[in-house]
Amino acid sequence: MPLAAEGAGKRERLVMAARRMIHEQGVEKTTLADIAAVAEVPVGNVYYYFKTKDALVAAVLDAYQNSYRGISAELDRQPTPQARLKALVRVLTERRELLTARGCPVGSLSSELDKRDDELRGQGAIVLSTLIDLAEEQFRALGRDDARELGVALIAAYEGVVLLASTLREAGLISTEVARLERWIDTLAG
Amino acid sequence: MPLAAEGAGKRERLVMAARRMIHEQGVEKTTLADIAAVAEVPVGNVYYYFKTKDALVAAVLDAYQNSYRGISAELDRQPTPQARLKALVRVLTERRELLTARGCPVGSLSSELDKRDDELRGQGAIVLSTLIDLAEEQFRALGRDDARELGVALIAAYEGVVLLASTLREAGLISTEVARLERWIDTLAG
Amino acid sequence: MPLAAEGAGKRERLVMAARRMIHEQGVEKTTLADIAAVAEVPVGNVYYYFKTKDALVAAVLDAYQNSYRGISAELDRQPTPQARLKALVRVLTERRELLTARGCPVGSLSSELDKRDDELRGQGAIVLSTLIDLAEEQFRALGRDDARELGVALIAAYEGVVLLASTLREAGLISTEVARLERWIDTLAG
Amino acid sequence: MPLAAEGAGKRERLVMAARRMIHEQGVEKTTLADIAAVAEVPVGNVYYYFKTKDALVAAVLDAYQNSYRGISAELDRQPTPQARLKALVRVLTERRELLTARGCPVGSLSSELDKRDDELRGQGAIVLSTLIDLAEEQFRALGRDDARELGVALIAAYEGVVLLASTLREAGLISTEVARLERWIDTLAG
DNA sequence: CATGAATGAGCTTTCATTCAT
DNA sequence: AATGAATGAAAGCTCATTCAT
Repeated sequence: MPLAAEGAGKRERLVMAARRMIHEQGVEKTTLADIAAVAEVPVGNVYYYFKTKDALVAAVLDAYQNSYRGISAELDRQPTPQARLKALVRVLTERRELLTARGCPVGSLSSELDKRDDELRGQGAIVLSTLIDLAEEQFRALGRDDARELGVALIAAYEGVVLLASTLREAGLISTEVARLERWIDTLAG
Repeated sequence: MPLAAEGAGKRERLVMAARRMIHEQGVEKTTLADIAAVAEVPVGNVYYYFKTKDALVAAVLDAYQNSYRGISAELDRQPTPQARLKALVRVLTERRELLTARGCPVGSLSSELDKRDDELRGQGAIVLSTLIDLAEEQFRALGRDDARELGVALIAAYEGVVLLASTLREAGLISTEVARLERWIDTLAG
Repeated sequence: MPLAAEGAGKRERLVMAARRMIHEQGVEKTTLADIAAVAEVPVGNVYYYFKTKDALVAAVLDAYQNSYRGISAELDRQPTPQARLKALVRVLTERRELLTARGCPVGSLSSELDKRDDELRGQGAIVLSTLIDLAEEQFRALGRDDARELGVALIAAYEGVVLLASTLREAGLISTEVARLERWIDTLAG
Repeated sequence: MPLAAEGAGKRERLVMAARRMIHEQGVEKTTLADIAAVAEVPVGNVYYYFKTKDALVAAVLDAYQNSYRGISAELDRQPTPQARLKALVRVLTERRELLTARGCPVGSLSSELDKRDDELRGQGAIVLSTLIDLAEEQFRALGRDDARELGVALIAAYEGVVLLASTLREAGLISTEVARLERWIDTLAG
């Protein structure tokens, strides 16, 4: 019986469960009981791993950041900056059904946290910055002086269209916008 | 003491208060007591005007739609489609401090409602659709076959950059993106 | 415009509406708003006719008593005491569907009022006593010394079987018991 | 300090408290705060044991059914069906003061539940049926073909006279009716 | 007499957090 | 480390009653 491993497993399970439930229901509507149930961890035990609900939310943000670092590694296998940008944008299309159903996990979470007045306020930044940086790098590699601006524009287009698709319940909006973005990327000097 | 006006005034005050508090705190974190306090109406009295909290939220959505209809009228005073699009985009810059502080009122509200499973789910659509239609019309007036696609792209860019600006707390993101969008509009055939 | 008549009409309508709603939902679950709506009287206006909700309930009890006095008059058209008792019992079978659906209006109201600690406590007595007296008279006319006891027994059997029929949702219980009671009445000396 | 016993004890205490308060005040007038106070349990804690107030009411019904099963066992110690019927009827006289004060706990509860439109509607049946069955068995043991009818009649007489006694505040009605029923039982073939 | 509006006390229910073991 | 149970503050909502006109 790997004790420590079991503990780590529980912690991980809790973060995954929180990630899923918060994506589906939002932070406020998701109770610790919900999360504990999904993670199959007794409610009282959650507090051994996380001092407060907020700490668990913070852990979810960390988890997202790690995910995006993983994406970064994948992108590096692409030969050109354009290919990397298009690959970045294309991961969208793959998940478009989920995104249309419940919005962007990071975007909607950030949006919710932006309304708060506590330490969590604006903590979505640690994740979204990573994404923007990722795009910015590629634009810079393309020799653009406005790389940061374009990085912001790309991620903004992503977050914006997912919000629209989710609200209008039209997954097609995502496909169309992704195609548009890919064409735009192709027009960039390289 | 205007009789009817007082009643109508209260209803209006409640909607305005709800609008403000929901923008600042989100639907879930905003209590009826919060709203009632801001509107200077006794809590119990809220229910004379709105059967449930949800009904009040729905009224807020209606209020936004009416606001946007007002914008539509303003835009009509612009001479060309391009001018109208740029005017649309420019209202953003004016409010950028507020948007950076608390996000787009409609966007964040829609984002929150998208997580729900009740009648309010997706009700942000009635407002966002109005906005998209507004943009689409102008693109169509410019003779674009992809008017709808461009309308979606424009509003998505707007919602997206406000989300980023709000999360990163950088009002500058909005100014930069708006400038970029204006330049883009200028490049369109007219 | 018969002013007084209109007023009387409203009062009557309120009592009828209260009677119906209280039979259907019980005193506690029936709101003044419910009653006012059925009676088509503005809520605020109810208080012109009845000082409190309890006063309206008291008026309902009075109405029931008057109804039962009406029944008394009808019974007098029967030739013999037995015929009168059987007629009394037979009015049950006629309304058995309603009774099975919502219980005896007087019985269930009395039952509810018996739980109270205010002036309404036990006020069902004014109605139920009338009923018992009605039966008792007939038994006395039959020369029974135990007329009161039999009167109580008859009304108890009535109230009891309606309660059972209503709870078990078996209208048949009423028919069967009524037949049994009629046979019993026939066996009495006369 | 018995661990499991303490939890079970609380649940039981809550049911007993609910039983008592509901008998005294009715379901609608009895608040969870009332029940919690009597059971000496914090209000919030009630929801650890019962998901809703209705669930607690359902538990009270179950408790009554178990009580009546206990009575059934006691009756079995009587030698003849008549003796069992009379024993059944006699438990009434013993509690007549309480019954006169607040009505039959099961009867008045059933009466109140019959007015509802939810899952609790008619749930008094599970208890009253048990009682009827108990009587029916004895009548059948006496060789009566109309055992069911007589069982219903006996329980109806019981419920009815308790209602009358409670409303008229005459405990004597119960004694008299019980005596009458005992005499009637004696006349039955056996 | 009539009435829409107002009021506030009170109810059920939820939930993050804590605690005893 | 683990956990069922406990806690209490706060939420949304209802409603008899009152009031201004």
